[in-house]
Amino acid sequence: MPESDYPDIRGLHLFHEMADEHFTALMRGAYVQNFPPQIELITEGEPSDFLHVVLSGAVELFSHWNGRESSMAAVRPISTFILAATIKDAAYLMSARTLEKSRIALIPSQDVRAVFDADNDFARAIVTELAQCYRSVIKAQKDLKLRTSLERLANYLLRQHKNASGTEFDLPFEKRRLASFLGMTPENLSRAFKSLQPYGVSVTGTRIRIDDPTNLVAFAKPDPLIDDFAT
Amino acid sequence: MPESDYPDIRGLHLFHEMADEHFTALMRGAYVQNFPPQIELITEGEPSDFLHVVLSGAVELFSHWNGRESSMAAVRPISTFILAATIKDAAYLMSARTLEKSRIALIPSQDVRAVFDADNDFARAIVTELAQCYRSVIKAQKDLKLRTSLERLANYLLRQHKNASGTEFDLPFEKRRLASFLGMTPENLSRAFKSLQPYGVSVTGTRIRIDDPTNLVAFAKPDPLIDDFAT
DNA sequence: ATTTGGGGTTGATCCAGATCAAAACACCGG
DNA sequence: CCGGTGTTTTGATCTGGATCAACCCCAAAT
Repeated sequence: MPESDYPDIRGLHLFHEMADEHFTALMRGAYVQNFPPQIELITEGEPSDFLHVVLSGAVELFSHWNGRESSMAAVRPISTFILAATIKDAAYLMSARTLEKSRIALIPSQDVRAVFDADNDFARAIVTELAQCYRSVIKAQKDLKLRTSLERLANYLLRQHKNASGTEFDLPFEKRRLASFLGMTPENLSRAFKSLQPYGVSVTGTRIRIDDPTNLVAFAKPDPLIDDFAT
Repeated sequence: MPESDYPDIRGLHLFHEMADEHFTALMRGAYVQNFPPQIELITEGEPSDFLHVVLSGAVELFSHWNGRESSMAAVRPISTFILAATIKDAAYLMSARTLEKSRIALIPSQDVRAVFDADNDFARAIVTELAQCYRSVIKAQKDLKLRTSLERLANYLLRQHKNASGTEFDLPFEKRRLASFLGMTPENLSRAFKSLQPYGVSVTGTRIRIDDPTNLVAFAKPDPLIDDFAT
């Protein structure tokens, strides 16, 4: 792995506090690869050989059951995925594929576990990271169980809108994936966008404009305990 | 807190490996209380003052949004809940209430965080625990997104059946809660039980009998990546 | 320029599951 | 034993969202 990639990874909370020697030990065993879009990086059920770090591009986590498929989450730079499987030395619960051309660092799980045993700061960072992940999934589950698909879309748009800080923004991926991510069909998503027009949402291709957020907020009723990523 | 309760808590993976002095420090600050059924122990949105340990009885975790309520999980002895909020020093994402008369240990979150900083074995145990919790929620989410309510019920019954190791078992709580837990209405749950009769499921009050598991398995298609608690 | 294929939209229909209403039942406390 | 309260069940109806099918659009390939 080229040393030029070290700083990006070192910059992650997860790797920021650990001892230098441990970090370089991890990096020595790791390697970086460029993947084209639509490549399946890992498959659910397989043993977790590597901790993955998305350096650029984007990765989708998804799952299968009985012939059905569902998008679970999207991972954007710079962050890791399947940390829990790596730590527990257990099988992946989700598959992952690149959404775009992506640069990804692969750190052998064995090494991660070894350093986890040796480096207390790293162990602590993992706690923080896992707690964050856990709470994110709980929020996603509340979103799913307490809201209709229209409400989920409205809140999703508000979350994106907040990050974008402007009146317009682009959807970060195809609508069909967004649909699966939100737990609905593409057809239904299309209709849902139309249903949000009266609340000032206009859609042109992948570009979204929210004229009057207060109007949409009144409908969506966003809740920090579901929609705030930070808390 | 009476010393007679120490062993139960010490027996948990979470507290098993930590130094004696740290354990007793935690216990000194903790206290144990008996609660009647239907008491709201914590409310979502509040700061996490205590790590809770269910010593006996049962606790339901649930959430609200926009006037709706949903059961998220049930906690049975001996285990902890809201560990993530305690560690992150963040607000609870879920509320908790006793389902039955319950004996619960309350450990000040501040103490937990202090010991977390001081005791590396404790920090490691927390990692394992959080990874476990994270993976459980992911499984629950797959269950929700990939299965119909009937399939969720069928798989739930098979999971309970497995634990019970007999042809019959009792539902661990009221049907209305089970319904909410499975993401359906009580009426629908009642009908769902009937729909499973052809697969050898009979219900008498809270008692469930599964005549021929293979029959039900063929319908439910349980998957270790969703239904195995251990993995 | 034409074909080809994949996303996206639209309309028609269908179905799972919610809602509403009422009856049956269980579990109390007096 | 009786009324009272809450849960479960049943039936009727409604609706959110899925499915099916056709069509549009655009981009890449020939």
